[in-house]
Amino acid sequence: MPDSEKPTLLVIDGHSLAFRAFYALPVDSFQNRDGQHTNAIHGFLSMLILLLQNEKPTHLAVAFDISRYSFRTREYPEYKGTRGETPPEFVGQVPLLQEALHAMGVTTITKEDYEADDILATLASQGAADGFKVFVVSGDRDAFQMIGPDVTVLYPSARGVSELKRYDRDAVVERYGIEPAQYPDVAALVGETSDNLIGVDKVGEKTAVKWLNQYGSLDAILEHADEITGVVGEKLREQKDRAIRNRKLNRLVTDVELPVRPAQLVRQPINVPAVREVFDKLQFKTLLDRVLKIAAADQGADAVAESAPEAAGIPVIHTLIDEELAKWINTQSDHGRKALGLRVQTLDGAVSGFGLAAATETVYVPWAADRPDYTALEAWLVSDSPKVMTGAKIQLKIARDSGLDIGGIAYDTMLAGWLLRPSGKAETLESQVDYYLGEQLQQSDPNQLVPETEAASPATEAWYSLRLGDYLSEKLDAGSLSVLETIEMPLVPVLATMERTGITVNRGILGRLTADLGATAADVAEKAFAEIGREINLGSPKQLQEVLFDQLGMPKTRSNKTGFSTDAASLADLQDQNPHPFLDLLLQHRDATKLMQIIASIDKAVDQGGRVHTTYEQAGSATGRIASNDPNLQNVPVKTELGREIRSAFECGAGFETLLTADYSQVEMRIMAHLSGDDGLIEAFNSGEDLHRFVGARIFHVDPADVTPVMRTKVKAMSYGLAYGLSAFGLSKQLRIEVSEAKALMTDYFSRFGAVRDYLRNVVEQARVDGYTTTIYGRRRPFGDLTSSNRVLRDNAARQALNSPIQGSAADILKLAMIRIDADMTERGLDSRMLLQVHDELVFDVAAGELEELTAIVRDRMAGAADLRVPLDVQVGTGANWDAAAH
DNA sequence: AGCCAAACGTA
DNA sequence: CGTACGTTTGGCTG
Repeated sequence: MPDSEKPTLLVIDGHSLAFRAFYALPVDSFQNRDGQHTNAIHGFLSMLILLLQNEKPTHLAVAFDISRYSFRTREYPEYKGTRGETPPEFVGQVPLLQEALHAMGVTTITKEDYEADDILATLASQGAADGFKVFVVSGDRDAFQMIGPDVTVLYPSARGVSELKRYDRDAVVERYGIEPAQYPDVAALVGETSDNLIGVDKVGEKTAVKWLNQYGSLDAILEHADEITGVVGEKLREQKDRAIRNRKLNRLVTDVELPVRPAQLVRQPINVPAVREVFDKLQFKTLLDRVLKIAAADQGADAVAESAPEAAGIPVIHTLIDEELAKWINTQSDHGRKALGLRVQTLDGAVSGFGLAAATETVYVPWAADRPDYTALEAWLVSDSPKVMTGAKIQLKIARDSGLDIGGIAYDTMLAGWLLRPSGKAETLESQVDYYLGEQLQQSDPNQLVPETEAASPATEAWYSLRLGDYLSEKLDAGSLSVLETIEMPLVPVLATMERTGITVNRGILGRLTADLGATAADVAEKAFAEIGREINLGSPKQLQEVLFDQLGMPKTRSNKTGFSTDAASLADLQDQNPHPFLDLLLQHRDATKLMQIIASIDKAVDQGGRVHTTYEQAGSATGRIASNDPNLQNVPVKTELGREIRSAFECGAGFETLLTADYSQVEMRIMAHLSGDDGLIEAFNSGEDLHRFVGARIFHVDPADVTPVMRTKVKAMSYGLAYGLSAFGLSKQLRIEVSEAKALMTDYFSRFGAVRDYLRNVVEQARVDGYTTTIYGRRRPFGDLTSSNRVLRDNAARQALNSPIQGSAADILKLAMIRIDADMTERGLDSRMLLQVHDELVFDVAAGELEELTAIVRDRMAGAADLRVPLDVQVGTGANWDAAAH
């Protein structure tokens, strides 16, 4: 029978793969509402779903170990003895996994006294004999001994369980230089640490393989042990018992008595209601969708086998130029009305080609500058004709670097995916294809000089973007979709322009600062060493702990994972309780080195034109904020005098008149006033009185004029803390006052501004019901832990839920302002440019003669970005550098 | 080389 | 026992 007609048997080592998945996926990211960890289950099922789709097995089973003990541990009690306690987070995942497998109609097999690998070996051997094509999935290399003409082993890569490497006979020969049947001989000689099997000293894989190729088998090697010279030979003769023992233990049993034969393992139908129930309990929404898709496909295959539509395979890629390409674009985009997928291919930071995709056809267009063949393509690119991309900003930047602009970027699946799941790292095209579509996008592996698999064409990538766009649009609720269309998409080209523009940095100033700070740091360090009588690394918390708590016998501070904290707050506490000159010197040293660090990170990013270009991570935060990196220009110091000197190195560009900064004052408090509808707070913002003075007057029952600086400080700390879910304890700590006083302060605040308390309570309550929070514009952030049985998790989630609508709405508002300012500037043909965004602040290069007009635009657009129950106050300042432009 | 934890800069 | 980020360093692990 030809292979293609043989039934396919897939057998999996349940424990070993679940364990691999456990270590491959972050345990904290996978917890259901009961606090049960689910990462191993998720990883395993995700792998299984891929296998079902890719290998299409007709027969299937998962084998589990029944306990840590087997006939092997009876013979050799130390076997697998190095394995420590099972991690507590893994406990409980296996029974749940088995439950999920049963719902999916998957047979599980266990056998007293044997390991799962023995069951696999038995099934593989029987399967091959019974005319199956067999795939064995195992995380144990001993499985290689099963490999034969009809048996292939799928072995997880270091990266995780979703990537399985196929080991057939040729792959083993290529990787190890021996036949699969010889593999256990190698393992016996070398030993296996994870099984606590010690090999022959001095014998590694290279030596073992060499011997096997010379003598053929372990037995033959031992027979000829006398011929082997040198230290290795001696060791072999001395320790041959180890090898013999190891070989005995790693020989898999191929005749375990099992209750089933391979033919009985035919795949059972997926029990959809049971799957829904289990997956709901596990909170696996996306995996559920993928399983349901398989269930539907299975059913469809049975019901309409003869008329089944062709599987949604990757379309053939056309390579078109000139008129043909123009015609294709016109037809497929319906004369620019219909969205096409687009992917910019790059090579060494320049455009090297484009992938274009419609639903069933794709095109690849190689591109080189100064080739006039592609006018139709370039016209389409720059036009408003809608395009669906994944990670559009970086592609847009590179296109612009190559002299091409891209218009009509209508949909970015990376941003859509982020709006759907705003936590965690930003998604890539590859991860989205895997996660949402359950397929694998071939990527070139930069670590391999000769890639095993060829990377997908930009045309195929564009096609995936298009498909992802369809998929995600259906998944997104109306609010998120509106945020995508009205905020995030229009912002893409604005951010791209800002990044490409950069900001001028005066390296001379940075150099002088670093020199000064370096001298200070060295001086302070020397004095600090004199105080403690020895030299340590002041940057090492570990060594500091020794000095502070052992050598100097200071009282213990707040504890952390490595012992006791040495952070600035703890050191300040110590200085109070146990004054010592070393503490102050240490803090000064920290200050100086931290500033040097920040300067260095900025300085090394200055380009040849004297400008620094940050990269904005648009899909980087859980709340909707933009993050800045490489270098981070959103944490440039400002609070101390020395810090502001760093800011003064950021200057207005050559040929520009001045820098302009514009920031919102107290946006988050204003948003809280708006969202809570608190009359008192609204009045505070409408009165024109200083906010904290106004609030202080209400709380302390005095005239605004009689609010003392101390009172104002307390009020200010509390007001800001409220939006973060601050507790009385936290407030007392920050203000260094009694908890009782902090509590009283909060009680007084809420008695005057009760609607704020009601609002904050309500946000969390609503989030508990809905499972997510919402900003003014409809941006969502999901929360799972609000109902966790773990108090720490639950309280953390509550504070995040409380803060998210406030921080997120503020982010939305500034983003809208940026879009409108940019549009106004373009419309009026201004040469001034937007340079930086720092959460509630924007920085501009002002072109000659444009100050007045730009100021008006910025004020108008920022203040008018949202229509709240309180006005938005915008502060504007100008100056030759960022520090001078502050107000 | 790659990862984590600690520390600390900003809004 | 206050939210949201990014970067650097030390120290451990493979």
